[in-house]
Order: sequence, then C-alpha cells, then structure tokens
Amino acid sequence: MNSHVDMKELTARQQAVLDATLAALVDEGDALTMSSVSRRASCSKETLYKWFGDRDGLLTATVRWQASKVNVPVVDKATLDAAALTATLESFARDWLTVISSGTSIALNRVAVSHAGSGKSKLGEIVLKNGRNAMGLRLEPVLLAARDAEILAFTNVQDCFRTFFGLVLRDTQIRLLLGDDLSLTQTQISADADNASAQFMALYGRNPHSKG
Amino acid sequence: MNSHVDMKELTARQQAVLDATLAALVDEGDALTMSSVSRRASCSKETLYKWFGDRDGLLTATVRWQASKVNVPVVDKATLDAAALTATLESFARDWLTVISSGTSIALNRVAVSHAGSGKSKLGEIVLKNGRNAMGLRLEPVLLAARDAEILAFTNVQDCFRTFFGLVLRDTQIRLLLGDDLSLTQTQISADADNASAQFMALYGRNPHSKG
DNA sequence: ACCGAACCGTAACGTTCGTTACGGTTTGAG
DNA sequence: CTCAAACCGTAACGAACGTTACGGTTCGGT
Repeated sequence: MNSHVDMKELTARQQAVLDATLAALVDEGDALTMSSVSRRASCSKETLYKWFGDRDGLLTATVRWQASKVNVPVVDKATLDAAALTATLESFARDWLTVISSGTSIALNRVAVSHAGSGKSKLGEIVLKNGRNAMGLRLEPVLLAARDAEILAFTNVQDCFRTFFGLVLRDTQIRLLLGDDLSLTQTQISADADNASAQFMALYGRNPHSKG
Repeated sequence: MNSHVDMKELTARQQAVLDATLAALVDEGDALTMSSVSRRASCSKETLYKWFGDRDGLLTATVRWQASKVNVPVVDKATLDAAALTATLESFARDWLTVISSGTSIALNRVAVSHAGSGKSKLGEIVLKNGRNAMGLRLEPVLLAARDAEILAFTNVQDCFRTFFGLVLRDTQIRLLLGDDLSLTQTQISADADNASAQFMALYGRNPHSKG
C-alpha cells in the first residue's frame, strides 16, 4: 500500500489534506489519529484511506509533500573568490539553521526517528534523503568548484561537507529534537551562520586570515 | 506516579528487570509492551506496576538506570601542554563516538525524541542531561584549564564546547537515529576522533601548526 | 432534470495493549 | 515448621484507535 497517490498528480484538495496532516503532525506528533486528521481536513476517513491506503501511506505522502515544498537554498557559482564563497556559505548556513529550527522540521524529524526505531516505514530514509542528503547535493558542487578555483583545499568532498554540517548545526538539531527550548532568533542564527562559515574557511581555505 | 523506585535503592532483581527493559528497548523501540518486558525479565506485570508505577515510570527508570551505568570519559588535567590536550581530546572524542553509535544509545535517544514530541514524559530532558550536558560538564573544565594555561583561546566556553561537539559528531548522530547504516569500525572512529581534535586545535589553539 | 461517482459524517468492528485481579508458588523470618 | 509477604503466570477488563461500512449529500456530465 505505498503508491496510492502519485507525487506528480496531487489535486488541490489532496494538497490541502496533506497540509492539514502536516499541521496535525506539528501539534500532536506521531500520536495523531486518522480521526484528528479527518477532522482538521474536513474530510472523511474513507477518503483518507481511498487516497493514501493506510496510516503509513498518509504519513509518507505528507513527508514527501513537505519535501517538495522546501526550497533547498540555491547556490550561485557565478563569482568565485574567497569573499563570495564565504557569503554563499553564510547564506546557506542561515537558511539551513532556519529550516532545522522550524516546528515543521522538528516534527517531521521526530516522527521519522521514531519510525526508524520500529522499522515500520521508510520515513527515516525519506527525511534523510530530502534533508541532509539534499543539502550535501546542493553544496558539494560549490565546494568542488571552490577547490578547482584554488580557494579551498580538501581531499574528500563528502568529509568536507560533513565538517561544514558539524560546524553549522553543532548540537542544535539533537537538542531541538529532544525538546530543549533554544528559542533561536534570526539574529542568533545569522551570528552562528557567520561564525560557522568563518571557522570552515579557517580550516579549509587556502588563504586563511591571520589570527588576531 | 514518578518515584515508585528510588534511584539509590535498586535491588539486584530490579536492576535485572531494567536491563531486560533496556534490551527490549533496543530490539523493539518504543513499541515495547509491558508483556514483552515481563516475558524477557521473567517477572509478572504486577511486579512491573508495583515497582515502577506505569509504563512511563518503567521507561524513565530504565533511562536513569542506563545513565547511571555509562561512565562518561574522565579527563585528566595533570599535564597540560598542547600535545597532552590533543591526546585528551582524541580519547574523549573516541569514547563519545563509540557511545553514540552503540545500539543502546540509539534506542534511548529514539524513544526520548519521540516522547519529546508527544510531551508525554521527561525522557528528552533526562537523555539531554545525561548525554550532551554530561559531556559538556566533563569537558568544559578541561577547556578552561587549557585556556588558563594559554594553550587555547576562546571567549565563551560553552560555544567552544558546542564547536567541539559539531566537529566530533557532525552528521553521525542524526543519521544513525534516522536509520542510516554507518557501520562505524573502531578504526574509523579513531581516525574521525583524531581529525576532529586536530581541527579543533587548529581553530582554538594558540600555537597552530603551520599549514602545508 | 437525471445519473453516477466522489465525498462527507458517523457508526460500528476488531485488535492491541495498558492496567488490574487472582490463584498458586517461592522465600525468608521467627 | 508456620506464616505472611512478595512474586510468578495467566486471565480478564476497558479504552484507544486503525480500519471498514453505510446512508445522505454534492457535483459534473448529459
């Protein structure tokens, strides 16, 4: 019961139902019931089952729907000098931190983590693919281009990306998932993003600024 | 119904029951039932309820029990030069990665994350306190001592620790929680720990090695 | 206006599981 | 040995929820 609804053919009504499911997921987490979703979406359970097969199908479709909505930050490779790269990294990190700290992302990651524990669906895989991996796919070409332009120096681009991941997210994601209230302001996020980018450039840049 | 069993007075039999619960948690995740636990522990459900109050009480006691068993890596502040500090960081990072990638840690973090979503218990708080925060409490004195000895340079010790966290764990924990199979060998872990420590020293050390 | 498909709201069914109850057994103190 | 408390194994109860079924309604095509 997986492909009751094809990703490419979602009617407006179905999208509305998935948005309602998303809202339920944020409010109630994995404890959401088919009843609560149908109530929120003003639709019948029969429709939910006809469209999405079963509970897992509904959750899977919801995760996919959200993934299709998230605009992974686009990176421009036009001008490539150290300053432009730093600015790109800062912007990328800022968007990333903003997404990660959103209620939607937290709820989705939580349900995906708990499903990965029971092995009762592929939500973990999907979230991983559209979260971390999508970010890597976007940023790695930039890192490679920067290496070609002799701005960065590294041997393994994936390790390089993983270090950037660590410098940007640090303990933020796990603390949010565990319920810690970080209450990140946009100012905080910007400062953290700039700091992470500077540290990354210090580690991988070929012309590091002299330290004060 | 929280304090049916005091942490400081666990009989051997009770500890055995909690170990069985821990095993059930690793195998079945949050889907474990009181029946499966009683079967594994060869005890009656009545005993589980008498000792731990209810399902949440059992899970909470189990998380606490595991936390009391984990030996957070002890750091020695005896000799303090750059080489000794690096060795300490490497050892610390190695132990940390080993714990994080263990089946027990993954299962515990998963159940804590999903409970944090439903807000139905304080498991997230407990895991946070005994996981991330315990690590910070251990390492921060070392960082401060290293700063006093003019080996490291930083202004905020907590930010400094969070950067170390990011460099060591990177995307490892979230990938494991989402079900990605990293199959970390001890060799891999050692290499990653050494690399993270070197990067940390490069960022915060006062006598960074000249770059090749 | 007529028809059928899709959909809504609600009721009903069956399973799972948390929780409680109970009879039989072990264990340790006196 | 005796007795009471603790514990084991199992059965039973009740609630929650996934899933299905059904009667009434909307709506687009003819």
